[in-house]
Amino acid sequence: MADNLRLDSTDLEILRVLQNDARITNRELAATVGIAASTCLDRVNRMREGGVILGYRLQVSPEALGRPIQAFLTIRAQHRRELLASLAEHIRSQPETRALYHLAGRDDFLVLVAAESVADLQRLVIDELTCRPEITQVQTTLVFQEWEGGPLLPPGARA
Amino acid sequence: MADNLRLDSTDLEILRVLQNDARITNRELAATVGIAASTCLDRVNRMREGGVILGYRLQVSPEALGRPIQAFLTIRAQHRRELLASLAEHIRSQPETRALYHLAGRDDFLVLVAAESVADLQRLVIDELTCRPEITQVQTTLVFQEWEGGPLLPPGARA
DNA sequence: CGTGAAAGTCACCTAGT
DNA sequence: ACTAGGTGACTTTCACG
Repeated sequence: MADNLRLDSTDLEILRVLQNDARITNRELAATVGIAASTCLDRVNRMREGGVILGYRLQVSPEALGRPIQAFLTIRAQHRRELLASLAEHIRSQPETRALYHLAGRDDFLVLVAAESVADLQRLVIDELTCRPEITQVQTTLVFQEWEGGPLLPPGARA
Repeated sequence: MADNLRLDSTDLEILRVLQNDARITNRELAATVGIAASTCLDRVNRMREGGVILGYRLQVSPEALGRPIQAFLTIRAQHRRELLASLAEHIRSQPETRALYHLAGRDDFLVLVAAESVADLQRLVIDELTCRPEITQVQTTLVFQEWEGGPLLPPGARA
């Protein structure tokens, strides 16, 4: 799945374009990077099978969906493996959860959540998290603003 | 752009399917949710124009791209607006940056970065961040594991 | 690795029920 | 909302440099 595929500059250009707009047609993509459509399709499929391209995701607006409050929750818990696994599963199953990270450091988990309201955030923290015995601390930090990074490319990528 | 569009259960089903695979054809999508293709296209376009659907993004593997080290950087800085804006721009322009968040709390920024190596991470922190005068503190936390949340849906969504 | 052609599919528009 | 027809663009395969 995660082969180390060799990527030339054309592959990188494809990745760059697709990360900006994944719904571009293969023809347009091929024209943009300067190769034939069939060749372009080959390259995309190879990167897909090679694990470089994981999938195509819809980007939705949390605000437009009625979840205007975003926050990071830092969670400290007991370090027994089976507790951590089931805790992670519980966090991921919450509808507010957008992403979950297991961290090295004082805090064990970092969760990005999108909540309907401050009250919903409070309920999430108190009723779903701090009530669990394996959790020793939860800290909530509101997100003022969120930016996505540019296209992710290999180190040393030029063109 | 961010109208409050009314979404019925069919719209939610569309969002759910598209968040799993945004490259599905409109015909397949329509068949999956049980409506006609033309209607389905209408609904998707309406959600796109209504700001619910922001775009279609390629999901790439940082490891497969040669960036196996992921970390969160928490940054404290001086709070003058123009300093924060230019600092945010500088952080976003780094090739390691995957996402940037402006926070309410002791820390001003949280950055998710994907680095080539620990040395690269060190260079990023020291040469690009702590050297800047407006930054007062940077804390680095390694990411052991990352999970994406399920599809993001409106509060109270059932089917 | 690249191309061009050909077949099948799809998006998209229009109009009618 | 669905159906149906029609056009042009698209994906995908294949034989071939």
